[in-house]
Amino acid sequence: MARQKEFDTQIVLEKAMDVFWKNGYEHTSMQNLVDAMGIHRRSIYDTFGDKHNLFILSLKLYEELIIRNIQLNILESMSVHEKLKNVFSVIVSDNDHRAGCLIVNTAAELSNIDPVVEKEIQDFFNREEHLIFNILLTAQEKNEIAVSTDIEALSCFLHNALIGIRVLSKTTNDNEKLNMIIDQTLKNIN
Amino acid sequence: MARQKEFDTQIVLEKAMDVFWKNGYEHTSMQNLVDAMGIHRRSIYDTFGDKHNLFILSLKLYEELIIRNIQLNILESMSVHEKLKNVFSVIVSDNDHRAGCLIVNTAAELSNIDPVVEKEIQDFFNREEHLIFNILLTAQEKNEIAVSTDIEALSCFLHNALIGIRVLSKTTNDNEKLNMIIDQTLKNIN
DNA sequence: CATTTATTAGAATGATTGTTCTATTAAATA
DNA sequence: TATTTAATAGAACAATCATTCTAATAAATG
Repeated sequence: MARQKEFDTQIVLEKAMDVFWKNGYEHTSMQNLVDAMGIHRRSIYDTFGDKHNLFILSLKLYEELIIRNIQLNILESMSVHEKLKNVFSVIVSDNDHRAGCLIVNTAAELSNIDPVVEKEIQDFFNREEHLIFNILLTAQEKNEIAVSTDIEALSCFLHNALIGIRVLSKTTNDNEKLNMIIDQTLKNIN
Repeated sequence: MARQKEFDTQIVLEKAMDVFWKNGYEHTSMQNLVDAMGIHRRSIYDTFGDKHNLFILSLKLYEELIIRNIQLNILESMSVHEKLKNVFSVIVSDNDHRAGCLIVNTAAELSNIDPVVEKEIQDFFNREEHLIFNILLTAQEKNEIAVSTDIEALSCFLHNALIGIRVLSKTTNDNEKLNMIIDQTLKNIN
């Protein structure tokens, strides 16, 4: 039998994800990735394929982390307002490094020139919007929100604000301002 | 005396701007720029400096075009709602090529790794937000908006939505959806 | 020990990067 | 015509890019 894998694929991938997150796709070189991941160049190609594939895997990992993080912060017992507030908070929470959000960064950098990225982003945005829609639907069923409310329009609207916040979190660390925006946005829930 | 400049600096710069707009900074090569601008490599360096400087000039040109475009679409005779609707429309209007907005693209790609870009983006976002603020202020003076309304919070909120729309316009060409978001956003003006 | 495979070391690949070079041509004025 | 500068042609630069190569080493099981 053969030797076993020594490095943890997931951990090494997370390190690649961090580099792409901070620097973007084009501004990240394989040398940057070799340095950050701490394994040999050859091992990267053997395990993850080429740079583009490694990026897609990093993006998918980031997406799952975001979704999981959101779901962990939403409890059935919470009010709609509380739930949505937490959704926004998850996004704003790690605003120290000013790297914004890998997904939105990628949408802006590559979605019009890379078909694989484009589909990945579109799928994720749909998922995220549905997640918000379901929160609103549950609230409507609980009579927290009027039945007359157009919750589809509302979920598009909320999701758009969520994307805007992710851009602003790259250009400012004025969290007070971000929270002001979030509060004004959530006033639309009634 | 010497020979006069033969190419129009502004027109050539606009061509560079288009390339950066479509492809982003890092994904644009000097060769791409040479091809698109139609002048010699040497002439580019003599006239605009290096790639980074050419990019900053392109970004500034784009910013001025946006501001001018917005101001052209706002008349004193219009209602607040009409004015703001037009501000959003200017952004969504050229959504055919799916290149989004050069400013927001740049914010997402470079604002955390390029100090010159960072300042340029921050300044522009402030300008744009003030532009919205002034529209609200005028409306408040005309009693279109209640004096009690926090128009500073409102302008931050509106600007955030405007940024979100610019990202979404890269990932979808569903203009009906974008308009739905705009309508929901503008319901906050009252 | 022999075999198999994981991993590494580190060079080499060929293409492309941004930038600068020499040399040439072209238009303007004195 | 002589001079000055704009612009071009096209090569050359050194650096870096993503990727692949040969070898060597290390750990696992038969």
